[in-house]
Amino acid sequence: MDLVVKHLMDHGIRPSVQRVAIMRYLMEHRTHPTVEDIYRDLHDEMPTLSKTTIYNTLSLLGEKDALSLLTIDSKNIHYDGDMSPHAHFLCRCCHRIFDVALPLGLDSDGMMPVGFSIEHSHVYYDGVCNMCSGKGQE
Amino acid sequence: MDLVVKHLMDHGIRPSVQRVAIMRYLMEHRTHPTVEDIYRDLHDEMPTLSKTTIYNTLSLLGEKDALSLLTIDSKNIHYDGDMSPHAHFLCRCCHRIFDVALPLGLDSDGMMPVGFSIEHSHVYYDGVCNMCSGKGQE
DNA sequence: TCACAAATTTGAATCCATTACAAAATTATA
DNA sequence: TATAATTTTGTAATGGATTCAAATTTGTGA
Repeated sequence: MDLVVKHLMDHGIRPSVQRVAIMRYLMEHRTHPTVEDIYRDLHDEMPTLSKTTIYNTLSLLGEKDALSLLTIDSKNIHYDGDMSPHAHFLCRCCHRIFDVALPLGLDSDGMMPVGFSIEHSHVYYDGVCNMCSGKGQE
Repeated sequence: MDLVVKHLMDHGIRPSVQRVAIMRYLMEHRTHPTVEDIYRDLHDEMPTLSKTTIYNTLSLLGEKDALSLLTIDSKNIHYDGDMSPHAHFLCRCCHRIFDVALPLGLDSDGMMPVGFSIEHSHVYYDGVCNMCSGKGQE
């Protein structure tokens, strides 16, 4: 079975054409897109796709933990289809968001006060990326 | 000299009446307020204070690293006048934001790819707080 | 103290991401 | 095939954030 369809069904989501297209986009593009990005890029292959559907779908996928919301950028919500543990870096020059390794020792169960239960955790950095600093490879 | 005035001047910000009032509010209220919160609460003592001034001031304070922007909540930007290192926890029930200890081992300089420089880092959790879970003290 | 320049504040208008909503289309069920 | 349930769609509305120019306040020098 298609990996994207399986991913949706594993999270209790009925795999409509639109939902599969949006989830596939997220899984194949590791760019942490916004709603606008998704709409623009999917418009060619699905001219009738509406923004409301994208909002609805991303909201549903988020509730079911099939994707993760990145609030790293105060201007727009970004979405990430990769649920494996990793941190994010936002470049203040080019505004791209990069995946970076999680710092070690982040298992912080012991640090939380009694009665607090963590459902999701996010580690965000901002600064300047290797391309904007001119110090990166290439 | 007043601590708030000193804080502003230490960050190269001229301490106008409005700026001092807003910075003082942030330093005295550890509630991570939004623009709306600040406006509502300062309105009594400063009826002429405009929202634009609050936006301008928070933007200036942010640029000068005199406060920190919390993007933990996708609905609104929250502001924090406490620049000491700590993490944040957003309760999905009551939507309050709590200060929590930073996990150990978060010094992640070694983890970043060559050419990436970190200017700010944030650790965000969400889940259920002690009051909403009914398992807290009191 | 006064006049002028610079900085700051203000409110109205605007922008734009997100949400609400109800009709239309699609899919599931009997 | 008929009916119900689900999903999609476009339009309208919402509301946080920004723009902008006028008004006010503050700083500077004579």
